[in-house]
Amino acid sequence: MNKVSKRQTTTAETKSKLFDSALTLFSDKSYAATSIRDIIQLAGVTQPTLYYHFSDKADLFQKLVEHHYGQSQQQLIQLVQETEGLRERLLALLIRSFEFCAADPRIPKLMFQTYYGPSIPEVSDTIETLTTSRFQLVVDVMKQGIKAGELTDSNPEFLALSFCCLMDQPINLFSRKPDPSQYLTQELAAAIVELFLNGAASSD
Amino acid sequence: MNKVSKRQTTTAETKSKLFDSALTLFSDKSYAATSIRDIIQLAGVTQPTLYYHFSDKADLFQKLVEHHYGQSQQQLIQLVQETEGLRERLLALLIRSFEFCAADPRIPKLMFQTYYGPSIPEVSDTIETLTTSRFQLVVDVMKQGIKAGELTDSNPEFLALSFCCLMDQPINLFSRKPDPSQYLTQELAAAIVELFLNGAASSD
DNA sequence: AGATTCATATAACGATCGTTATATGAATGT
DNA sequence: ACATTCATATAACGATCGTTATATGAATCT
Repeated sequence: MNKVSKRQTTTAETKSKLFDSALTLFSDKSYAATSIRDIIQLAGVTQPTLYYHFSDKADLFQKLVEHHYGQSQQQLIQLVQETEGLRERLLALLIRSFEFCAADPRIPKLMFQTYYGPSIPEVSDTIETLTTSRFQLVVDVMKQGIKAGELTDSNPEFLALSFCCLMDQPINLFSRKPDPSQYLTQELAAAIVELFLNGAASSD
Repeated sequence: MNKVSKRQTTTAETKSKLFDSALTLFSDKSYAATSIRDIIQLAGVTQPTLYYHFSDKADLFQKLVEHHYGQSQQQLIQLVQETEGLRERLLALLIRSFEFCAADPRIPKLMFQTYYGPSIPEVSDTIETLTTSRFQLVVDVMKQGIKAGELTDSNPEFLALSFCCLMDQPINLFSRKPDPSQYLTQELAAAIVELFLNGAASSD
């Protein structure tokens, strides 16, 4: 005997289809360039159905963002807790982020569209919070690296910014290509960590 | 005796005001979220005036992009030619790029809005060409650095990508703040070059 | 079995979008 | 002085936007 009724099941599927269509379109065309009609057409429903599940376009967007960001954010925090050593942590962060992208490139694409695109007043607070939270995670990793003597005693915010650049830009670049996992390999992750820690200059 | 008539002068001013308004709005709200009416209102003209000078919205956008990108691109190429040594070249590229941003943050903002935003079919070729050209400039610098023994003999595309990340992201981040020149200092440029060349790890 | 609620659809609203047919007045050429 | 061209404005077009009043049929409850 199923706990959920037939109605609840199909309803959840409708909502899921709307989320999926919105993710596809928002990540490809941005929030502003995607219309409600684009979304409902791809989901195979009508406009009042969307407005039954979400109060308006901004609400759909916000719930979409919170859904996907919350998940990956929590996993990254846990990943750092489970890992020891600066190099290991940075590598783990990179590989896990690459895996996220390979699993569904639409999510980083949405993230970048949202972050670089025009601010959407209704959700800019949510975005700000999530962005800051992830950055702070990397800052904390750097602070611990400095304390452990694994890093030069410089500005941890600068180090975090630098590492985030080296992590995010390749994800952003390759998430736009047909098969991101082809580029976002463990080898690339290792090369980025190596560059971040030891630089590109010849050692002699 | 002026070469240009009174009519030509005011006409040029009108066109310039349209460019300026478009730059302000496109860089802030993106192409999709900016309406023709926003632009003409800020410029203080009417819609047919815009359509007299530009064939349509995409044409205005393309001419705006070509105008600003062409300028800065050419200057960067010249800068590399005038400079010798890898470290000096990288530092010069960074400082000049920071100066561009400080002079008018709307231009990098437009660049990032355009690059990360939804593709605009009418101008995506133009963007692609300009982006590739600048990346290739950095790749060439890296190749010469490898040949001169200043860099480890690794993938020049990887090195160029890494350096572009470290150059572009701070510009992008700080061009959104009230006073970019406050952050985009020569000290930051030097710190980025140092990190790129020698890494963040402690030297012992 | 009948009443009710829930999830979806039909069809339309007013607002705004990009665009343009037409008019007007100033600068220019003769 | 007058005709013409050039740069701008008035006003409107059809299309699309986000949103919603209303209807309908299926699932649930009594």
